[in-house]
Formats: sequence, C-alpha cells, structure tokens
Amino acid sequence: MLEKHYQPAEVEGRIYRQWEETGAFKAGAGKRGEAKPYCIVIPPPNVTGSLHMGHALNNTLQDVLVRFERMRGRDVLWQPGTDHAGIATQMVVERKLAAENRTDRRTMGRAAFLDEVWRWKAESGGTITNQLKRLGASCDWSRDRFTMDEGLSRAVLKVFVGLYEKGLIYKDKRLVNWDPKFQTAISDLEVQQIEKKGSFSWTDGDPERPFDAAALAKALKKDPSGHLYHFRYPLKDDPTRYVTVATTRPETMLGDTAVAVHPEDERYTALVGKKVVLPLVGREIPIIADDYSDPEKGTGAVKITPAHDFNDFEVSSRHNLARINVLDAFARIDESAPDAYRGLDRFVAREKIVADMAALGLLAKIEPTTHTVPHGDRSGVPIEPWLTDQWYVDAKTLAKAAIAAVESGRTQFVPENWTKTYFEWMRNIEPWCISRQLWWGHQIPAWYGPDGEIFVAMSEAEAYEKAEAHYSGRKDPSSPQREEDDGEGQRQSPAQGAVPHLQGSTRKFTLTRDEDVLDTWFSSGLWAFSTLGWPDETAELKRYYPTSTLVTGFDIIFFWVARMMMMGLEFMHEVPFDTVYIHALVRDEKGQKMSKSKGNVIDPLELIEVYGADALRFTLTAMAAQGRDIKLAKSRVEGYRNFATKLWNAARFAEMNGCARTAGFDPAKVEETVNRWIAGEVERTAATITAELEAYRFNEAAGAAYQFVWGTYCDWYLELIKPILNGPDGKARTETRAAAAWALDEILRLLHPFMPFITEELWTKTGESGPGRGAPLVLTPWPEARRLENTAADEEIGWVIGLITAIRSVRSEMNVPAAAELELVLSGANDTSRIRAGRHGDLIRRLARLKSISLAAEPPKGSVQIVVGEATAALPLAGHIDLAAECARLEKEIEKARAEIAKVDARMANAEFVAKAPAAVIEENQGRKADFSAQIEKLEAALRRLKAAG
RNA sequence: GGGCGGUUAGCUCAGUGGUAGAGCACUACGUUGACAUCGUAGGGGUCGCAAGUUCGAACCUUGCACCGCCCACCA
Repeated sequence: MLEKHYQPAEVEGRIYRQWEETGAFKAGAGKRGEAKPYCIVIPPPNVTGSLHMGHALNNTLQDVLVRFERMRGRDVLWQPGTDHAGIATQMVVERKLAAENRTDRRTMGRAAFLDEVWRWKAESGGTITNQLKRLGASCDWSRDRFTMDEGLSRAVLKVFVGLYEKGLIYKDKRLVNWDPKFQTAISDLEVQQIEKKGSFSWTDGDPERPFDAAALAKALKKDPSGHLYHFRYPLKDDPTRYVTVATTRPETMLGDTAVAVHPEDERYTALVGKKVVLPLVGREIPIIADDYSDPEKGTGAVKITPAHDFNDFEVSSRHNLARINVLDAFARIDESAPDAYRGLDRFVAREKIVADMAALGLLAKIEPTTHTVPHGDRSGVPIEPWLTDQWYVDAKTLAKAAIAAVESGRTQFVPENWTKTYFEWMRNIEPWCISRQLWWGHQIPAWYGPDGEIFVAMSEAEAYEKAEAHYSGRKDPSSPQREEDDGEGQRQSPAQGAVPHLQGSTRKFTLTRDEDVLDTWFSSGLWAFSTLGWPDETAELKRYYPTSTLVTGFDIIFFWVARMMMMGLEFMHEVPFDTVYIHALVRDEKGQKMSKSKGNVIDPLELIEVYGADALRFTLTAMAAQGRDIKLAKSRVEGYRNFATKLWNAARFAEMNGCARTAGFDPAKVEETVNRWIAGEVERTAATITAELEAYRFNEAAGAAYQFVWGTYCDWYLELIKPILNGPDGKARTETRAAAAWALDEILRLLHPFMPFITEELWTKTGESGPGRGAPLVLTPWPEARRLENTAADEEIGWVIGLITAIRSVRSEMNVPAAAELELVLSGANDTSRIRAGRHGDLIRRLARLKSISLAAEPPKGSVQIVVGEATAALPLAGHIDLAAECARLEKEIEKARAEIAKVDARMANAEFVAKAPAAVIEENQGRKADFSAQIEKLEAALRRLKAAG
C-alpha cells in the first residue's frame, strides 16, 4: 500500500544504490554489437568542487538524454570524470594552508606541496561525484576518470610531444597576461575586462586647488583606476618645451622607450625624430611617427611602453625600440628603475610617480575616464602584460580543421546560432599560451640542456636519449619537423633510423625539466578520446568515438568545445561529437551569473533536500528553453514537487481500485470508449515527447508530459473511470482496471528520463502485483508508436468533457451549492448526443453533480440553459434563479459569440483574404461562423424562454 | 566598435504567420473514499514603441527605446 505522500529523501538513496548494484548504467551491458552506441562525455567538474546550479542543469539535461536513449535501446556510455583544475585547486589548497597557519607553498617546496594537494583531492575528491549521484546522474562510474590519472597523463604527454614535433607547440618570448597574485601566465580567455570609472580630477595652475600629495594618495587608495594623467615630457633640445602624453598607467612610464604621434598629425610633424628626456628616469627617448597613434585620443601623443602594453609591443617591433621591463613577478617596480621606485608595488608607485611629476611641474592634469582594466578571472587582481618565455600552441593552424568540420556540418551546434560565436572566435584565434607557473598540473615534458637546448620527450629517459644524440653530434632522433629551419639546434630535422643505444655511456651533462605545468584546458581538450583509452587503441575508443552529443554551457565554448574540436581532429582525425547542445546559464533573479563572491548562489542540494531530486530536475528541464537563460524561481520547484505528489497519488488511486497490470493486455483491443480515448492520448503524448527530445526541446518535452499526466490522466481519465471502477464486476471494469494500469505504466516510462527516482519507485511498487517486471524501469524500453488514436472516441469524450465543464461553469456562476444535486434536461439533441448522454450518464451525473438526466422537447420553464452543440442542456432551478443575473449571463454569452462572428465577418468581407488565404483557413472561418451563429440562435431562444417565464 | 539575446498576465517564463498560454500569486466555492503538496470555477495581457511586408503579425523586415551577455578596443 502506497503512502499518502511521496518521500523523496527516503527513496532516492535506495533507488540509486539499486541502479548501481544492477549495473544499469554500465556501457555495453548485454547490448554490445547489435545496439547503436550513444555516448556523452561529461564536462568534467573540478575534482574538489561541489555541485552548483550550473552542474545541476548541465547534468540533468545529459541524464535526460542518456536515460531516453538507453530506454530506446542504444548502447549508452555516459563517461564521467573530474578535472584537476590547476589554478582553482592550487588556490584552494594554498588558502587552506594559510587558514591553518601552516608553512606556505614556497617554503614547503614543490614535492611537499603536491603531496598536500593530492591529500586534499583524496579528502574532497568524491564530493562532486556523490552529489551527481544524488541528482540521479546515470554515469558509468566504473569508468570514472581524472585528468591527472595515469592514462590521461600519458595522453597529455603524447599530445604535447606530438604537437611539438610538428612545430605546433613552441616556446616564445612575448607579452603574456601575467597574474601577479598567482604569479603565473594565463590565457586570453582567463582575463576578464572590468570597467573602471574614475572619480577625481585636477588641473595644473588652478589657484583654488594646488596639488596635494596626501589627498591624491588617499583618493588613489580608494579609486586606483579610471584616471587619465597628462604628463609633460621635456624636449631634449629645449627643456622649456614639452610633449604632453596621456596615460591611465603612470607607473609604466619608467619603461617608456618612445613617444608616438600620428604621421599626419600636423601638430607634431616638426617634432618627429627629435627626442624627449623621460622625466624621473632621465632616459632620452625618440618621438616617432606611427599609425597606432590616434590624434583623436588623449593629446594625440602617446607614450610607448613596449614591455607593458600589447599595442606598444607591436609598435616597438616596427620601430626597433628597446623593451624595458620595469616590473617583477609581483608587479613591483624592479631594479631597472631609479632607486626611488624600486620595490614599490605598482599602485604605490603610481601614487609616487604622479606626486613626483606634479612636484616637477610636469603633471598637466588628471581627468576621470572610463576604461576597462583586465583582471585575472580567478585572482580578481589586475593582470599585467609581462614579457616572459612561455609555451604556445599554434591554434591558428589547428583551428582550420575545426572550422571546416562545423562548416560542413559534421558537428552541429544546437541552438544553431552558437555556430556564429564559434566561427567568430575560431577565425580570429590567437596563439594559445599553455604554460602556467603553477605546481598542480601536468608538468611540461621539456628538458633543458646546459646550453639551453630543449628536449621534449615522453619521459626523462627519452629526453636523455635525445640529448645524448644531440651532444654526441648525432642527429636528434625526433626533433620537430619544420619546413623552414630557424637554425636553432633543437629544431633540426629528424633522422630516420635506429635510436642510438646509450647503455654504458657516461653522461657528461644533466638535464633540467621545465618547472611549469600545462593549462588545465590542455588536458580537458583531450577528454573526448583520452577518457576512452587513447593513446591505446581500445575497444571503447573504437566504439564510442566520435561521441554523440556534448552538453555544455555557452561560457565554455571557447575554453573547451573549441579545444576539443581542435585536438580531436588533430589526433583522432574525426570530430569529437556530432552535436553540441549549448544550454543556458542558470542565473539569479537579476539575471546575474551566480557566484560565491556575489553571494547569490542557490544550492541545488538544498532544493533536493526540500523538494526531491525529481522536482529539481523537472524544473530545470521544463525551463531549459533553447537560447534563453534560466532565472530560477523556487516556486517553480515547489510546483513540480507537487506534480510528483500528484503522480504518486494517481498511482495510489490505481492501486486502491485494483488497477493492476494484466498479462497480455493490448491497448489496441480495448472496447470502452474512455479506454480507447486514453490509449490514443497516451500515444500522442509519447510521440510528442519523443520528437521534442530528439530535437533537444527539453522544455516542450517536459511540458507535454506534465500536461498529459495532470491535465488528461488525473483530471479527466481517472475521474471518468470512477463510475466504472465503482460499478459492478464485469467486462468493462476488468478492462478499465487493466487500461488504467497500462496507461500508468506508460506514464512512468515517459516520465522516467525527467523524474527517474519516483518513477522507478512506482515501477517497483506497482510491479508487486500482476505479471512480474522483467527489468528495472531504467532498462525498460521506451513506448513504441502504435496506431491507437481513435477519432470517434476522441470526439465522444470531448463532448462529455465539454458538457461537464459547461455545467460546472454555470453552477459556479449561479452560486449553486456544491453539494446540491440538480436535474438535467436535454432538449434539441440529435441521435449522437442522445446516445452519448445515455452511455455516459453515470459519469456525467457524478462529475457534474446531477440527480438525473432526462430528455424533453423543450427546456422546462425557469431553468438555466446551456448550449451544447446542437442541443440545449437545462438545469431547472426554479426559485433559485436570479432572473436578472441569468439574463445578464446569457446576454454576455451572446455578446461574446457575436464578437467572434464579427471578427470572422471582417475577415470574410476582405476580398483579398477570400482570394489569397488557403482554403483550409477559409473553411475554418466559415465553420467558426456557423458554430457561433448556431450558438447565438440557441442562446437567444433560451433568453426568450427565460423572459417569457419571468 | 562588432556580435548575440531579451522586452508577452502581479512574479518567473513558454509560445517563429491563422481563436494569446503555463507555473506561482490572486478571487469565490469546496474536505465528494487518490491527492488541501488537492479539486472546481474565475479575474487578470492594446504581446516595449513606430513604420513596413502580408489576405492575416506576439511571430517576418526596418528603425527606435530600454535591459542583459560575449568579443575587441580603450592615450
């Protein structure tokens, strides 16, 4: 016997364990060979992370697809795993060390720190996995992977070496985005532009406001960015004259090596080629002409700081300017600057330099401006363009195949408009900086010889082999192939043939391994094939690659999807997935991205605890309309929790009424109209859900299921069959019990991808009677299309529902007490209606609260009259009717009908409409007019009778 | 500056050419043997504004307004 309420907390854990114990999620279980594979690789969450709303949405949608396809008989692999998340994880552990007052990372040393991180991973690494299980994710956990496990690390090495040897990975010294807090380079994608607006101003020579260094310091502390400083740089030839430059970054002036003006800017033509003396530093720097300078901006003369600005770096290449680095890794002024500034933090230096310039009379003015300041997305501090050696991937080359694959449709984005975003980025892709000055991650497999030679290899031993070969004058067995050898030793062309045997040789040198690790996304980029066993040629790789669908958020199209496309095509020579389904972001009520720092996070686990995993899943699915963000409202979750309860109680009702499943029941052979009707409705719903899921319209699929279960099965079907169930034993009751149980079974199947727990629980419970269940619901086939629709039954039940609804409506409007049982007199009814009324009299009486239904030529006097098709249904309410109110009601009905007719008439009066609209539309309009006209006639007749009686 | 998306009921949102919808909230009635986490009935919208295309526009086009996001730039 089912309880009155479904208790998710008591059920979910048990059900999930059952699924795992039966191996329901295992790929290939009993299906390998004959079944088509269907594979999704999970977007690997941070190994030490915990489930947030984005994960909940992402994994719910994947699970819906995976469960759907599994029921449809596909051999499903949902490949799970976690990501080591370099910066994020290292940050967490460092913070933990600090919080526990332990020695910091640098003091502790690399090996000890890594031990610490692994310990942390061991401690918290299972959290997210367990939380995904609570959500109901049906991943094949037996295949769980981690980006730093042995196999995936091997894949990373292989890819790095492979790309290096093809010249697609290289080392370069150029400006990178440097994060002074984490002391590492980061990629362009990890930089966030944050808009800053200045708040104060100052003008030289204003007698009211002399320069006040203390006030400036205070203002700058509060508001360090967003100001434009106009500096005067004295001319070398004539120190009384200046070139004024404007900058938002005063402290970088210490590294200026030129001032640029536009070649056609007449204000400065005479100065080009002359020199200025850089204040505070004393360096003489040239005034150059370069297109980069924009006469419209600032003063038209721009200071050039090649080592600290990406544009200036370009200018320096064109003009052969020195690149003077004035910042250290902490973004403090370094020793290349005058003593007075050395060691100062960049913002302290900013203050001092502005003050010093003012003291020299070289500060012309300060004005507030709005500009964006690049920040590290993890550290939150302003990043510095900084000149360092880093490793890069030649993304431009790899992008070619990745672009072509989407152009040709081998991989499709859903919704399709993300294609544009993908192309836009791919076609303008920049070299990808992959080295990170971190410790947690895949250490770069590059070793340096005594003279700086680079040996990239799968292992240290192999690196030594290569080095031996190199230093002994033999050809390096595997250096990069480059069409144009740039002359550097490590880029000699490879020699074919035997690797020199090194046994017994004494090394006269040592190699040092590159300390840096790879960008986390480098290993994530291999995810679609590394998790399947690559570089080994495993059966899984053969069977499941290319994978079927990738489900992810648009915020990581660049980070991840693009990189997987590039890596997949490069190493597997085939796209990593057929379809990329891009879902929305779950945002807070203001449409803002949820984040811990903003404190606007809704915890999915709390929702699961309160409402159950199924309610949360259904909410997310029902709201996952394509191309739109989800602003989550709790009331919605509550509503769908109620839906689960409704389903539960429908099952409970069935149980209480002996609606047990019957062996051999065939929905195509039912005889009762109501059963023929529900069979057709079930099938229609199944077809809709199937089609919508195939098209990734999750919200439509969920909506169809909801509408059917609540609005059709519970509200009508169960009500309609009550008289039969309560009636005498016999054929009709037997059939109806079986049909109700059958329909419930179908509902459980259709709902299972969305609400796996409650449906599985009900499947088990309802399986306790009747024929045994062959399998748990998770492995039960999806409803198949048959031909169960029955127009005659649809029309008949439609008529019954219409009559009942109309009577209820009038009762309510006339304030008839709910308990009062009325008589119904049907007049003007044709044969069909009379037969229908007779056949369904019991249930019409019950659902409309009637005492009796009788036929008459004319509606009795003093009755409320309802027009039902060709007939008029009358409720004799003599003495209870407010005559005026009833007249008003009828008149209102007539008015409504007339308004509809007027609309139709207006349309039909339009000659062009008649000429051009499709015949079906015209017919429909004519039909409408006829229907409404007939209705008006009946209503008018009713009104006349009413008035005559009065 | 380039791109994408949004503006529909009090709130959160569906709805891509032919009769404006859902959940929540609201009003009235109701504890009738599945369900008050419920039932029945109801109120509530000139679909941001303007012009255009069309027989017909919430839907297509253009412009405008406001909101959000992404990319680039920012002296």
